[in-house]
Amino acid sequence: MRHSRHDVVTTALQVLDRHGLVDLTMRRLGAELGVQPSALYHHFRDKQSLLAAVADEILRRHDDVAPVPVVSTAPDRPGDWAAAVSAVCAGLRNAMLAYRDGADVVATVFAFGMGARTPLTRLVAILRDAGFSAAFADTAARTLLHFVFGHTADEQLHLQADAAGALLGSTPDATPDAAIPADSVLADAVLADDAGFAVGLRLIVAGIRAERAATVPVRPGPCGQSVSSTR
Amino acid sequence: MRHSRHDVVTTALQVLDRHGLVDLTMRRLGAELGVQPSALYHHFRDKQSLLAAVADEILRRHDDVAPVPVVSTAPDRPGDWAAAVSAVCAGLRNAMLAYRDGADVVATVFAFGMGARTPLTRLVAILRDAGFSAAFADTAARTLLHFVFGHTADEQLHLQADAAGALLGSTPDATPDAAIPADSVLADAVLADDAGFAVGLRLIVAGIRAERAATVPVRPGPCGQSVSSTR
DNA sequence: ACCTGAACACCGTTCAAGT
DNA sequence: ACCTGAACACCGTTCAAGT
Repeated sequence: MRHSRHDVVTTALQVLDRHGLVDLTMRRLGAELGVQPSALYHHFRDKQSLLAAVADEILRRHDDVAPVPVVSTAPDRPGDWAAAVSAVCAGLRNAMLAYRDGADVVATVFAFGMGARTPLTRLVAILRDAGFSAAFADTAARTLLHFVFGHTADEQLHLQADAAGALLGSTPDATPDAAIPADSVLADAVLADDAGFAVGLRLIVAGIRAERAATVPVRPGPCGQSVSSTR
Repeated sequence: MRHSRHDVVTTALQVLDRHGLVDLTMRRLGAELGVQPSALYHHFRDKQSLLAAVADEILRRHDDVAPVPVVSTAPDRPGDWAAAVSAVCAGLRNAMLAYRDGADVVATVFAFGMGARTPLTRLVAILRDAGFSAAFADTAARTLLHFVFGHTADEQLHLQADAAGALLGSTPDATPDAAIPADSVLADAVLADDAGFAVGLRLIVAGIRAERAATVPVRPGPCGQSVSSTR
């Protein structure tokens, strides 16, 4: 049977989600498609290009099912940039959490500049619309992305470790040296770290807000209340 | 000739710095030592353990030549936590920048929890001493590390890309599609992004400070001046 | 304690040739 | 347009055996 480029991406996504990034191999993917590994090079120049397409598909699928709310940062509502930024970051995290090793794939592709750039452009646009300088918007956006990528990759690493530990069960020698969570705690540990993500994200957003307060006073109320009026 | 464990790490560091992480291979390292690849497994359980030792050596060497200033965050000087945090982060970045792909190596080893943990423990200690809760100190420290790792890895990626581009010279077909920096700009582009790092770091530090202002008022002066009194 | 030699089970990629 | 078959140049790791 013959396959289209999109077939390959779909199957790659399945292999990724079921077996992880280390098992997403050209040979394995070919076998899954019933095709020689060399056939994949008809659709993609190399493995990196394949992974770029996979990363873009991960983001596209999430945007289909849960499109980023168009928190209009129109000039008449300048205060919503924080909500818009948070929405983009949370959406990116959710998109990556939806597939095993998703953060690894998306972050790598992004770092090499081969795709997965919509989150960056969205963040930069929001911050520029909010009145930040182009240079600052760029560093702030990248700072946010470093956090989202790093945090989510950490989460998925621990999810995977916990899952492996759960499979090993209570074999005494499998985990000899360190503090092993008791079975009761383990069920909770398998969950992603939503709280940690929320705290870290709000921390960076607060830092961006402080930058504005430090350089562009924007006519603050008495005692600059706008700084801590998040809730 | 026979080699010690430390010899192996030293040679690994040379290979890393001269040829990059992708060329730091057990077979290559063995060849460089005049030894069969299998001999390395006498010193290290697997490649990951070798890389962990390399990461620790990268941090240790930098601590030898430029030890982190003991910005005493003693209870009598509670305001210096920001300086101490910045010093640790800048030191970590400098340590990683000193070796090709250093950020990649250290960040990976850290993520897998196999070493390179002194920056984390130092940051957590500073923040706890400054009066932050244990939970917040932990997320704040990890947020800082995600930034430092992400930013520095980006820097080294671009340094490498620029170096490769410089080697290619002005061959017209080598870089067909995108905006190529002119030769005059290229000299600057080869430099690391000190400014971007400083901005991003101060942004996060400001966010941590804002958290303190929001939850623990610490008797601020009129209009909470302490918030913007960094300089 | 440190190393060899040989093997095992893999990789990504290229390329002429087929349909 | 899509794929095969075979090859090239590699990987990490294990293990009996040597000194």
